[in-house]
Parts: sequence; C-alpha cells; structure tokens
Amino acid sequence: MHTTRWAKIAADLRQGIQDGTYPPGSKLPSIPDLMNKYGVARDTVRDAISRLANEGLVTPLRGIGTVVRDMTPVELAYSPEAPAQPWSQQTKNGRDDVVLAELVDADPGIIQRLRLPKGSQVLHRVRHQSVGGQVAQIHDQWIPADLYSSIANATKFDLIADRNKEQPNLYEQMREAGYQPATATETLTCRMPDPDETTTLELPPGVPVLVTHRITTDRDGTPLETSTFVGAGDRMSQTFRVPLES
Amino acid sequence: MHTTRWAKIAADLRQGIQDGTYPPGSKLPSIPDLMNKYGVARDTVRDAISRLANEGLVTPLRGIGTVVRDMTPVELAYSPEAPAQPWSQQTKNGRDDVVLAELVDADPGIIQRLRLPKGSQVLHRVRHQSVGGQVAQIHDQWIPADLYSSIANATKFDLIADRNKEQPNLYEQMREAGYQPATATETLTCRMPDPDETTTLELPPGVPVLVTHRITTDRDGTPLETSTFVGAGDRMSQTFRVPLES
DNA sequence: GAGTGGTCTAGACCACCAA
DNA sequence: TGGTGGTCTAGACCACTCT
Repeated sequence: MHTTRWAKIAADLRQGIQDGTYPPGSKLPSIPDLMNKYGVARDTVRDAISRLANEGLVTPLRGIGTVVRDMTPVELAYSPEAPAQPWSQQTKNGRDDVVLAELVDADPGIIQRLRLPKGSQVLHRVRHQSVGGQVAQIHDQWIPADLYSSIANATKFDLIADRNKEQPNLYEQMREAGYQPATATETLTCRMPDPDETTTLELPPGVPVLVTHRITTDRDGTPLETSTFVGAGDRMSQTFRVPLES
Repeated sequence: MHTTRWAKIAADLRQGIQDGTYPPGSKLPSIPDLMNKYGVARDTVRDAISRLANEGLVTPLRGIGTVVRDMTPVELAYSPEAPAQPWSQQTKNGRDDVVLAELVDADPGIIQRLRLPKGSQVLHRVRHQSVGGQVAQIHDQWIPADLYSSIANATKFDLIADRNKEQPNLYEQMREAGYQPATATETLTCRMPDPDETTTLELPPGVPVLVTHRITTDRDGTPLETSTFVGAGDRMSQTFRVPLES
C-alpha cells in the first residue's frame, strides 16, 4: 500500500462522511486534532481537507471549523422543458433581474449560432435568476437586432428601455411580432466556474456549474434566439420529458 | 490591495491563459521559475497552481510541467434525446460494455423511483460506455425483476446470462414482452466526481461529472426502468429538442 | 482569550520524464 | 543526469468566530 498520508486521511474522513459519523452540518475534527491523531504536520492535514473541499463534500470556515455540506440528492421533480418557461413559473419566491440589455456587435460564436451575416448587431441581455435571495442561474441571451425592433414595434415593449419592468414571455412577444418559435434545442454540459461566476453565484469551492446552450428556431429552422444558462450545480437541475417512439 | 500572494500569482497565470500567452497544450513556467519571479516559497506557487488545476484550466504533470488544458467550447451538436438512443448509434468507434448485471434487493431510493413494494428485487446493470478507448459515461440501470423475467421469456435474451453479447435496444425488448414505454423523464445536474468515478472515467483534477437521472414510464405512468448516467464533464454533453407550444 | 482555519517559509526527499 | 511536479515538516503569523 503506497498511498500518501494525506490520501489516507482524506479517505478516512470521506468514509466518516458517508457512513454518518460526520452527518451534514456537523464539523470534522479540527486541524490540530487531526495532526495529533495521525502524527503529521499541519499542511498534510490541510492537503487532505482541501481535497474533500474540492470534491464538494465539506466547506472549511475560519473561526468555525470544517463543516460537512448537505449533499441533498437530486430532486426527481417535474417542471418539464424548464428553461422554456419563465423563471417566475418555475420557482417560488424567485426573482428575475435583467442586469444588462444592450445592442452589441455579435461575436463570431453568436454569428454562427444565429446564422447571421458577419458584422450583425444583436441584443445582448443578461439576467440573474435567483431563489431565496441567492442567484441560482445566470442567463445570457442574444437576439437578432431586427427581431428586437419588430418586437418593440409590435408590442410597445422595448426590451432595452423597459429592462427594469416585469418581463413578459419572450416567445409570446415573438408571436405578436409575427415570428413562430417552434423548437428549442438545448445542449447541457458542466465545468468548474470561473472567478466571476463563483462570486455572483456565491459558490463554495468544489461546486461546478451546469451550462445549458439553447438555440430557438422557427418552423423553417431559422434561429430566433440563442441563450447560455450557467447554473449553480448544487442548487440547479433541469428536467426534460422525452417522448419515446413506438 | 489585500489579496493573498497565491491569489495574485493565480490571477496572473489565469490572465495569461485567457489572453493566449499560454495557449492550450503549452506549459506554464516551472515552479522554481515562479518562485524566483515572485520571490515566494514553493508551496505558495503550488497553492496558486492547485487553484488553477481545480478550475480545470491546467493539469500538472510530474517530470513534464504544468500544461494548459484544451477547453474546447461545447459542440452544439446533434443527437437529440441522447440517452434514449443506444450508445452505438450516438458515437463512432464507441464501446458499450456491461460490467455488471445481477438481481439485487432494491434500495429505498430505487423503490421510490420505480414505485415498487418494499423488499422487491430488481435487475441492476452497470455499463461502461466509451469512446476512443476511454470510458466517457457510466450507466447504472435498475429494472423490476418481473419485467426482466418477461423480457427473458418473450425475447429469449437473458439480460444477465447474455450480458457479454451484443445488447439489443431495451425499449424494443420491452415492447416484445408486451410493455409500452412511452416517456422518459430525465433530470440533469452536476457535481464533482468521487474517487471511484475519477478512476474509471480517468478524470484530471478540476473536471466535474454530468449526472442524468432517468425514469422511463408507460402510458399509464407506471415506471418501467430507472437509470443514472455519470458522464465526464469535459467529454460529454447532452442535447434535447423541446417543442414550443403555439 | 481560546480556538478555528488561511497563508507562508525554508528546506528536504521522492517519483517521474526526457535527453 | 538534471529538471519537473508531489509530498512533508516545524514553525510562524494572521483573520476570524465564539463565549
């Protein structure tokens, strides 16, 4: 057995978390205690605890101790086609704040996703969707500039000027403006957050983000909108209902 | 400026990765170089690099250096309703190995998901689905024991005894046995991998896993099967096509 | 004030890879 | 063989929380 010392300590603590010796919300033994128990130096214990923190199992807190995180298992809940629904309908006591709405030159990735000519302008919206006062998801959205104008004309709702007002359903607005959103294609991955995301989502170390890329198209396959959702991995799940062919 | 030294070093390196000073595949300056440049001790540099590794930006390699990972942006690809399709149809040169297939007593979570009476038995299957010789996804599946028997009778294919043979489409087998799988409900989250998953998926540090829970039901809503998919976050994405109501 | 984790040092030895 | 990162020590000081 040629495992390292910190790996042994980490394995012991991980075992204790799994078998209930250290239930969620409780504290691990302190660093000095563990130094004593295993006869190792402080940094060796710290390496072990860092590892557990990066696995998302514990959160070390200064002046308090190392507390075991509540890894509530995924709720197998309803809310099918989640991102296609407004945030307010998905959550209770949820907020949906538009923190940015402006016309910009589309970057190459957006050009490709929306199949626009090079140099096109798009409306870029950023929303912070929160539950319980904490941002749970960052929603970046890009809409072709002419579609934005059409909506403003048809609905008297200006997505830029009225960005602080209650946001109506964008798909409804598109239909009022004569567009026919037909399908949304959503691709999900995950990765570790960058420092910005860590801040706005208030993520503890060891929590990844769930990333959803969406492209909405009409019946002809013309893209009407594209979005990127970045959600806190410990607070977000997305549910889809897939019909099976017979 | 009350930021720590390792945070400063990490920020500089992160900046260099983003602006192309250290392109993907290249190496960061060595630890001794960075000690020299910043006038700090070895562990301080290591703290900074650990941070970047946990963000999934770099992979330190013994004897080589700290190499910048290739963070290819998510492919906005095809394969809608991915997990409902057999692995062989989703991938080229993919393998799908059944590494375990046995009847077990269902644990409480499975009991709930399949709405079975307490103490029921289920067929538990574990599959390793790989691309290019590397396991990309672990598929855990639970099927009620009576459904397993029905399939064995109706199709002459025994999911346990024939586990090393080519696997036919389970939904087809269900239909041959008189069941009608109608919808699959899939819930996606992400988290950091446990040590086992890190090993079988060969995950570098800083790569989370994409977790999909599926429940397949017939037209009456009776569960026929439930699965958990654990996929490498840097190699897996899942795509869904959502029809929008008009 | 006592106890917690966070940062940092200076030095050591080890495992690994490439030339 | 020389350079890389990985592990570990013994000790120090700091920031924070609780009582």
